[in-house]
Amino acid sequence: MNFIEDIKGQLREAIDEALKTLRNNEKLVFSAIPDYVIEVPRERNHGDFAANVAMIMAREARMAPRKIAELITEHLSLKPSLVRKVEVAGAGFINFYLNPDWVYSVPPVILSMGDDFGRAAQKNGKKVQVEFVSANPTGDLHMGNARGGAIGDTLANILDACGYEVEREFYINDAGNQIELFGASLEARYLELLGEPFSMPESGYMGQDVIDTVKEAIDEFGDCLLELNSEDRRRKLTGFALDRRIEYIRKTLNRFGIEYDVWFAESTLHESGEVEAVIKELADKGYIYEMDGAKWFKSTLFKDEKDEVVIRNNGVPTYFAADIAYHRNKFQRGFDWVINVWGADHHGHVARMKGAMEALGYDPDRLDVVLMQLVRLYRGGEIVRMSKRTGTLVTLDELIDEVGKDAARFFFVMRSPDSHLDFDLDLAKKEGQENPVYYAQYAHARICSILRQSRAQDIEFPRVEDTDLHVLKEPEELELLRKLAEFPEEVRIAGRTLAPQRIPHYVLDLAGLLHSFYNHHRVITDDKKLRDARLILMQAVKITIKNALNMIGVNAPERM
RNA sequence: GCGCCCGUAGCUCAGUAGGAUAGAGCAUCGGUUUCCUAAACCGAGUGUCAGGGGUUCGAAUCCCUUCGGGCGCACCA
Repeated sequence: MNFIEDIKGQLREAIDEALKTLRNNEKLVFSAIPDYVIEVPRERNHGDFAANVAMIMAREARMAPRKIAELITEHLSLKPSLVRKVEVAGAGFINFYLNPDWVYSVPPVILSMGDDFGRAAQKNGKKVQVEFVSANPTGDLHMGNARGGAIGDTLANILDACGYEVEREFYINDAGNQIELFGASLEARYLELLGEPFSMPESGYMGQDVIDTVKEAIDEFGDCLLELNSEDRRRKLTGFALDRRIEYIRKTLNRFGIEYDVWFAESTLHESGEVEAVIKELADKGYIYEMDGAKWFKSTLFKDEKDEVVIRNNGVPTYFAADIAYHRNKFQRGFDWVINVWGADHHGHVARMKGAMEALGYDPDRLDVVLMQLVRLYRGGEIVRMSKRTGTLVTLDELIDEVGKDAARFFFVMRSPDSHLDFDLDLAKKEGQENPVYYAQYAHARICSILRQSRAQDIEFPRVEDTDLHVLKEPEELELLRKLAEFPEEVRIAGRTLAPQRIPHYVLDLAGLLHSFYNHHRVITDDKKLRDARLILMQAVKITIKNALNMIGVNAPERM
């Protein structure tokens, strides 16, 4: 149930009907009904909804916008139970003033939907895949991965609520140069720890984590890998280390509230021959040429800045080649929509990835890449430099230990992905009013407290159908009711625009209205009619806050 | 040099397919508790939406340009 969408639909239908009538009567000349907007005006005294259709039509109809608006208004047929008043205002807006009673239909719907409030009434039959984090298994999870995790998982929740069939996927980069280098580094450490002669590869993995992993490998294998040739030894060590790392990544992301449906290994694309096959297909279609012994994809045909190598002159395919095969594989699995969450440092990759899909015959608009800007950590007012070399890198595990999952997820999702994020560790830990996470959670805990209190006083929770909600007439109550009605529409917009930050913003708004209500009015009073109506209102707010918080992966505590 | 993203109140940021008088939180100052949790509420001030030009009935939003910040421009991923 989407109240706002429902009302907009009815208004649009009435306007479209009026326009058709006017055209038939030859009072208005136009070829097609334009793409106009029905929106909730910022100013309350501009009505509940406003349409800009008259201004948009003015040119073609060769008539003053206000005149058109008046003609439309005269020919509108709307149920008086829905619309109280229609006005022409400003430059030609049509303002709709709703019968205020409509808000009383909101709480019963919320109470009956419960956890499903905010979700689309039915599945839309479309499959969407969200791929996110996909961190290199050779290192720790850092703040970029953390933000990607929060954004990706929240987007998946939002799209699920919008009626999509959603799959979450992690792409494991377990092939290519970096894995070769990883294997060589592991081998060097293995030999070193066992007192054998070794040589560390140039720009190899020098971190303590590699040494720790090798120690575990020694516990597992002892020194018997010494008997193998180098290639087999590296393969053994790499396989062991990747298993460990992927398990670590899985566990950490679990702590962060994330569970994947699919873990997809890059190596399978090489083994299955898909990489080879997709390059051949591109070559057959004429999108591949050879230069300097390498094979190039003509990505400049698709608005890329330069062509891109897919097969090196040593015959080894590049990461890009594997990625083309990977994305083709996604579409072959039947996804209608494929979403990647990438760090902004990969933005140069977007055009050629979409180009490759287009070259293969897929509509590139079915691939969306959400680029997120970098995270800056602050502690004590100072930037925490993120450097592997100096060891000041903060891992996702440490972040969860320090500020908790709820605060971390809320902070990461609160900002638009394409905005730089300043993450204040001190603020995220504060149990005070400056911390927005607590503000929202506290609203939920407060309502739970009221409901507990009412039970303690043996007040029976009212039946919705026996309760007259029309006694809710205070401004704070009406504001709450209106805000509650917006939630499903907010989720829908967040999904359509891939804007997860809308949900934290919404829940903060709603929490603010709840706190304001709480400080002005009492729920538990001797006036049974009013008390019952307010109990139902509280229940509706509680459900909505919980659903919104859960959508971003944040708990809604019963007490604080 | 070329390309992408960003620039909105002292700070951190919203701003929904271009709409009406640009919003919120924090910080600052003042007030609220015999009452369901004061982790709350109420009140007060702040803007050349980086600058300039253009399109439009209308621009923070679209186009051009200048400045400032970030990131890309590998036979790395």
